[in-house]
Amino acid sequence: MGLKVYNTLTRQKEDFVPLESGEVKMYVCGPNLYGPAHVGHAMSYIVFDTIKRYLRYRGYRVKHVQNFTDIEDRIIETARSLGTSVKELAEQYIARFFAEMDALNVQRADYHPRATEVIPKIIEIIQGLIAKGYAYELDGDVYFRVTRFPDYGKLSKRSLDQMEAGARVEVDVRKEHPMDFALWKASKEGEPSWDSPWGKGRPGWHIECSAMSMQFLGEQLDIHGGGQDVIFPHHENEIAQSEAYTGKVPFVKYWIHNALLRLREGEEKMTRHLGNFISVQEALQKYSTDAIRLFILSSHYRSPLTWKEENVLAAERGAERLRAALKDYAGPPPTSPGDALCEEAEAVRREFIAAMDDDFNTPRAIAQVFELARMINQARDSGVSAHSLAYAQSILKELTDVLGLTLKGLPAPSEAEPFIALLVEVRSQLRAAKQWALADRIRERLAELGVILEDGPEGTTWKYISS
RNA sequence: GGCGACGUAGCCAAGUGGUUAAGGCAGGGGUCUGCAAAAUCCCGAUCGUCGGUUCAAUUCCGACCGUCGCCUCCA
Repeated sequence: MGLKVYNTLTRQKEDFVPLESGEVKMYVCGPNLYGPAHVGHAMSYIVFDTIKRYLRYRGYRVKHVQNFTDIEDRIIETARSLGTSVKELAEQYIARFFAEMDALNVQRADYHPRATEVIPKIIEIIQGLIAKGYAYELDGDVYFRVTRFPDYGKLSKRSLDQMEAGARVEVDVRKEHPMDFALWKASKEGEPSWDSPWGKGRPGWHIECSAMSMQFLGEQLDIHGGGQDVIFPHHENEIAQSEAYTGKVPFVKYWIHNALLRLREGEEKMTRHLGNFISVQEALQKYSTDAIRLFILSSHYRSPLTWKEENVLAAERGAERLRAALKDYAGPPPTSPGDALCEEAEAVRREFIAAMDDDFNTPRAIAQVFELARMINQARDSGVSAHSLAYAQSILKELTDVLGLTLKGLPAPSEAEPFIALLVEVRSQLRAAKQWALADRIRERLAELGVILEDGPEGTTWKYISS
């Protein structure tokens, strides 16, 4: 039983066999830097982060590239309206993107190239396409000739005839075919531009991803990912350009696309230009990283998901339960205790792997994680050995790491800690003296400040929660 | 109009042609606790509607209803 992955290209789950044994080349479409990321973007990046973590957990060496689109119409417009430069705007959003992804515990890719870094590669590809008859120049623009690429439409499963029938785009009459797309755009006055054989201009959107993936990963990739909304035309066009240029098929062995997030039931997907989104920043202010990740991974990546406060809060409670199971965990023990709990925990691990092997079925994997948490708590209540408990906890930690959960509670403001400790100590003395009213008063008042006291047989412990 | 996906308990969400339809949250009851909290135990669904195939369907097929995605920038 090995890993199976659903491939958008074949619309089937396939055995995962990378081009080079043991090594995975993975490219995930990154953000367009005209604005801040929202939780829909976060969903995509969390999904692919989890896929990457799992591939590494299974022993693959993963080389991951994620681009930044730092030159594009909308960025130019936004920069102009803000009175800043395209470069400054991009820098600002790149810094913010990294900060937010770090906060979401999304591991950075091995390379984060920017479109503007690979202009020579882009020009080289376009020249190659023109030389082979796959592209043509038109007044300083260069277009891809879709009719020369018989496989055009193989990813999105549509033919050129169908597309013409439904096209609502204003057709540029100069183009040979309405579906021909821009590889290079002549720049207008005042726009950022690069010298090229066709005059001053800038790259079209689709070509940058082909260039960056080729430059950093080679001419063929194992995994290319993104949201389902970029299947057409973006990824379709990438296939056309790349395969036409290199002559190597397939450009990408496994295409993986996540379904989209929407803001409310019955509404369309979250999207920046409609304004119906929750920014990552906003989400991070209200919910923990673990809650956000657990919420997103609780649904399979190919099923659409609705952002609902009620359900994110439910994930917050779930995360809290997992944290409780990991309470007092001090690291993996050097040896396996080999008892019943240990066997059960290892069975959970096998089930977790089986779930993830089945096209990254995180909901099933999460169910296993909760099973293990319950076993641990149960064992602790019934007084199992510390050795055994630590072993089971080490497996819980191992599996939740794959999901990118931190399971760290919110730290209390450090300057408050000694005072909290003092209050807990005083309250313990009150309890010893059976001064219940006053002891309860302290507990209630601290709870209002976000400090939760829990009295146990070993004494009182406390934790800080976001209030 | 073309192509595609989905509809499972109060909310979210896995899954299977036939023994008990995962898991989380919420709710009810019990244990523990000075009281709580946490933890733990017990309790809930016949799977959108209507047909069909089958010894047997929630799971396959068809129709219908509803929702969503792509066909234009979009994670």
